Amino acid sequence: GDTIAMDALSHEELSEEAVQQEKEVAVSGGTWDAAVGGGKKKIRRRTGKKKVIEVDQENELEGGDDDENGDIGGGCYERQREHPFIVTEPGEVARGKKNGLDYLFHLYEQCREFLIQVQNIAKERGEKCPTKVTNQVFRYAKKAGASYINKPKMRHYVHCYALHCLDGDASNELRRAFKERGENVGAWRQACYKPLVAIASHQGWDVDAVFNAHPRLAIWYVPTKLRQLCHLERNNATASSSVSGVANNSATCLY
Amino acid sequence: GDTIAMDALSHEELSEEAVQQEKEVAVSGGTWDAAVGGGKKKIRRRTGKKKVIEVDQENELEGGDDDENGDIGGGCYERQREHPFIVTEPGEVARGKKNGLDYLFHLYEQCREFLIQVQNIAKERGEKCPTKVTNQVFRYAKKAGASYINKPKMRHYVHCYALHCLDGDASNELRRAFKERGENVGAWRQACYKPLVAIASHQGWDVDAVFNAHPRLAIWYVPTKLRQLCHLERNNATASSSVSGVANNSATCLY
DNA sequence: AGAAGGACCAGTGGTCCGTA
DNA sequence: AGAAGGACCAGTGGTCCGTA
Repeated sequence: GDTIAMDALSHEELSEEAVQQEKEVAVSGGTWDAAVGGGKKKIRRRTGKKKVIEVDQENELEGGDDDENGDIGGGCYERQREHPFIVTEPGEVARGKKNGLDYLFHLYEQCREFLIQVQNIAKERGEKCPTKVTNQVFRYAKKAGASYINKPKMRHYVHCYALHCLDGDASNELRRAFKERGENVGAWRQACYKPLVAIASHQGWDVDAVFNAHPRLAIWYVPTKLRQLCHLERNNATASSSVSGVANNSATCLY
Repeated sequence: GDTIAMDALSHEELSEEAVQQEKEVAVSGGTWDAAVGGGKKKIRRRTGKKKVIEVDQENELEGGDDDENGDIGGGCYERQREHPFIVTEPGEVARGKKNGLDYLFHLYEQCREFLIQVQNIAKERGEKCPTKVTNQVFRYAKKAGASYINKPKMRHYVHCYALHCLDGDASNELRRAFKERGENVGAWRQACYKPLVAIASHQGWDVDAVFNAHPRLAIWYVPTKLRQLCHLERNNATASSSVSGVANNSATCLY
């Protein structure tokens, strides 16, 4: 059997807010034999200001009978959204109702751990074994209590995580620069494309190869927009080098 | 641009019937620039006994506007099915309204060529590039005129092709034995599982690794049943070796 | 009966857009 | 305004079962 390392609590080091008021998920009795069904997990959930709820819940990590995902335990709280991200420097803890970028990147590491769990279960059972973070993995993460992980969010920032993996220094510099300039997360996110396209250009414009060469990145699908930017920039580079020596920046508008 | 090598005519060497009366597909002007749309292809189609039809058709290989796939050219013939396979020895041409196993395996090679075409187009356009024979490839094959290729058929016999790739000698012997015994295709197909499970057992029971190690096989999804048989046989082997030295054949019934 | 393949279906990758 | 994520949708892998 495998032990599920539920590290949702590591929020602590990454976001002040996260641990003060938000979805702190602890799983007691975290061992769980993949080959057997059943078992129990206990979810402690603190929402809103002070409410602390304890619920016993059937272990549903293996999928199957799933009832509505409304209030757990019959209480009545609005489902809280995650606090929005702000641009933070490396090591900086976000203050107020915000999450920092170290926390964002930590979510990608968590997904990787959930994928590894799903892979181990699949191997154990002789089933198809995913190589990427799929819907199945997001579903597993949710059932494991990591309700703060969801597909749209993770897909939205994949290329930011890619830069973090492939060129930590460049990623850190970009964060400092955008924080200093007081830019919002959206602007920082946009800015992450350009250095990635430059990296791809040095690898024959093959973004897939760039992703696959890095073990932590290989499990993520290449985002459509990054793929398109690399394609456009490649054509651009080919055209400008074959026509004249003058720089051709017509694709720059896309960033 | 790439040249589509349309080798549907190579039926000739593989099946007497196939070339006498059946879907002989010739593409004139087979060059086609992947980067551009449009263009024309000409399909010459001989169906039934003697009818020969010529039709001009918009090139639809790139997908897009697809009208109904009924009669081409407005004629009225029942859509002929492929002749059923019979167990043939290596090199043997099937007689009568039958297709032989060399022809079956040839279809897998054709699918590989269609996949390569699809991959080249995707790379050219900077789109996601399939590594396996996907729905997209089957659609492409159909539009290229290879209407005798379809997904259910190809998936049905994948493991037979796998044996052919991985152990040609064993595959050939099996064909000779089953032909001699007068067995039908279904029986031969069933018999192909066992030697494959034996091969997997020598590779740590990892069928996926076995498929991926062979370049022509790696493009095919591992069939569910083969995966299950390997899993069962692995558990079986583990159980019998850990309990006693006596052979445990309780999974044999699955073959 | 044995076999070929149209067509269906549950669950996927992808992301929009109603929400806060 | 900027951002998080429920929920939708087109096209997938998988194969059943009405057909010949």
